[in-house]
Amino acid sequence: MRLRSAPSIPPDPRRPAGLRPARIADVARLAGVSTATVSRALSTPERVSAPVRVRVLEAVEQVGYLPNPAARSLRSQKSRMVLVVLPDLANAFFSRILQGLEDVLFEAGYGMIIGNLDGSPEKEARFAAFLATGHVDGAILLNGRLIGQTRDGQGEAAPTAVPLVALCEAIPGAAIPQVEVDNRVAARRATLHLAGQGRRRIAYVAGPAGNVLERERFAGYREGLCEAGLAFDADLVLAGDYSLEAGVRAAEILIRGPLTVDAVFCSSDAMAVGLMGALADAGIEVPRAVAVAGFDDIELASMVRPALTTIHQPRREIGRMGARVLLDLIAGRDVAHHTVLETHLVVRSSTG
Amino acid sequence: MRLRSAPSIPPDPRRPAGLRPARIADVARLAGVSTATVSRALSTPERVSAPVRVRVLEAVEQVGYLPNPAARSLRSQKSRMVLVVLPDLANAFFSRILQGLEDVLFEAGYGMIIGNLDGSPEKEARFAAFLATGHVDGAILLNGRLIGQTRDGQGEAAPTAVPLVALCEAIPGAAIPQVEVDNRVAARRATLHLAGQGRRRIAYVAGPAGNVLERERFAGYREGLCEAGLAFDADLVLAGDYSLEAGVRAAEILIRGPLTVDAVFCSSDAMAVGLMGALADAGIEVPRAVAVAGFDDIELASMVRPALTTIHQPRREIGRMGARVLLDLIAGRDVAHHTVLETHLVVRSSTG
DNA sequence: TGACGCGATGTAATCGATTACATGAAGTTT
DNA sequence: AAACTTCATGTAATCGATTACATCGCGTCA
Repeated sequence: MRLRSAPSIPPDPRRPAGLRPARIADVARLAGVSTATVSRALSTPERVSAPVRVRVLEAVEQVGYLPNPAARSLRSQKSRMVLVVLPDLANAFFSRILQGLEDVLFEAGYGMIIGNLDGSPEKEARFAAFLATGHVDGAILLNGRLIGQTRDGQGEAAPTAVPLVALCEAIPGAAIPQVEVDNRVAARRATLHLAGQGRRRIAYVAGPAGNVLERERFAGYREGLCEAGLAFDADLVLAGDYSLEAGVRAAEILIRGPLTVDAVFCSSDAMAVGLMGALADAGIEVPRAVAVAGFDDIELASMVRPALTTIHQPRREIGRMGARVLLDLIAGRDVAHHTVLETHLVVRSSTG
Repeated sequence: MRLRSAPSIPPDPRRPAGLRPARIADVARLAGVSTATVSRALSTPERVSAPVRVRVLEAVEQVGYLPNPAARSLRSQKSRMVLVVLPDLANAFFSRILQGLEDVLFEAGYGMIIGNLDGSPEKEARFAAFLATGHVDGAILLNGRLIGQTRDGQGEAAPTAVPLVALCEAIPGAAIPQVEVDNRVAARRATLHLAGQGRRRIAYVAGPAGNVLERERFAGYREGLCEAGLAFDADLVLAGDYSLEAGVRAAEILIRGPLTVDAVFCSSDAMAVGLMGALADAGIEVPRAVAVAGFDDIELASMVRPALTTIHQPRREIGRMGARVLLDLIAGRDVAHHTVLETHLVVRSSTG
């Protein structure tokens, strides 16, 4: 019989109500309960009685209450924000991954802050600070490196322990969960496909030297050659860095040089598209004279003519999975240290 | 002669220092000053004496102090965060704009939160709440609409007054600053270019009906025809929505139909690329049989073959300018209500 | 010399939520 | 019926910074 004294919360003398966002105290006053009860009614509804719950929710509705994220974050030491670190925002490869991340993060009530490294150490330092200050509850790394590791090279561990997850590219030596595809198997499959089309001199356009992805894809290329009974020829390996321009340069070498090839496996779609464009400009027909295959299946691959045969990476799913792993980590649940998603070969007209 | 009693700040009993991020009190204790002085030394260095300043900065360095953003934000009512609202994160058109925004926002110490609408009212509502709760200090709108306007259709003004800036697409009826290009002039120039190549039956693939950009670009197309002495023929206007698929559909109509055209002006590059791909598949040669021009100059435009003639929008610059306007607004400075950036025609091989 | 102003600094209120602890009522066990 | 739980709720501490206001010492001016 609620003889309980309703808490008397003094009205805010500062500004006329309505000209100022409602605070939790406004809701409490209107509902005739304490701020603690309002907080509980919103975050753990099962902990308050039904009549009080509806009174609170009505009051929330009436004054248009929205919790202040800074106050909530200060007290609870969680920000409901995730940082997504990527090397280059303009790179089309990342956009679908971002979409996948957003799908899951939004659903879970998390916001997404973009950390575009852009090759700048200042940016890296700032984003590292985001991790150290609790600005975000976790981070997704798409850059293949950790960020802002040690303070003074003393090998001292970072003072923060924000959960991190690496996508696409394993980070050597870092004990953080990874979500990626089996690059080696996929590259082998692409190479075998070219060989299966009767191609015998299959060139390879490489990624950046030393890169983890590059190592795997190159190994897959060699395995594919081997399995098809073709000899590996180091002359058929052309340097590259995954960029469109690298594909153009590779094409120039093929056009000029004494090399004869009947197929090119590019370790990224961007390079394949650059290469095909340069070949077309030189009057070399794809796939009649040279078959071309790529890796990634970015949107572009199906838009160019001839459309590009490539390895499909489930980028949106990589993003979704990465977000799920990160949320598990944040919630303290166990996670798989390594998640491998399936790729498949998409055959289009660039390989006849 | 500093006989001034150094404030005695009790040590934190909770956890051994070093296992916990440093707070402002740790710095104050080490430097032998009050927390107020530390705060001033960091935010308004000219307000503290030189010796104290260096002591504080040394202490900051020594304990690795980084201000807690939630606490700062709660007290100062600013978050140093900006929300960027866009309709579709995967759309390549936006990536360079994001880069431009990031360039300037980072420089000014602001972080960027991505609000991907994705056609979902829930997302829109959540992002609107970001504006209302002070989660962000301002927002960039790339979606051509305001978000989360009125609470109950009562016409009551939104309780928030966070600065907003619209990019690319003017928002009808909204009194917020705009940064865009002169779509009409650009479309006229593209149309005149096609006419100048001797093309007489120039089709137009439209954007979404009613869209502001579409109205301007269509008007520019008609002006261009008129100026070139060509009659406008409503049959040559094909429906579209800026998507690649719309370009494919337009191509199908041209291939099947009784229409004869010798040029197509697509009001977006994506449609132009879809159209060119479908024409190529049907054996229709571009530019010999049909010249094609687009609008936007997305990366794709120079990658396809034939490379696409198009209107270059300075997307990164649009982002930069938009961010500058928003920062001015946040700082309470006067801003231009309408900023128009220059476009130019990029002639490539799709128009011969 | 006294009043005043000013610069440097400390004290403590404040931002708005969450949550540990206290309290009182009702139910349950022995 | 005493003792103990449990549930619903209130009170007040707390998160970590910024900042209004107070204070102190010193120089300046009348």
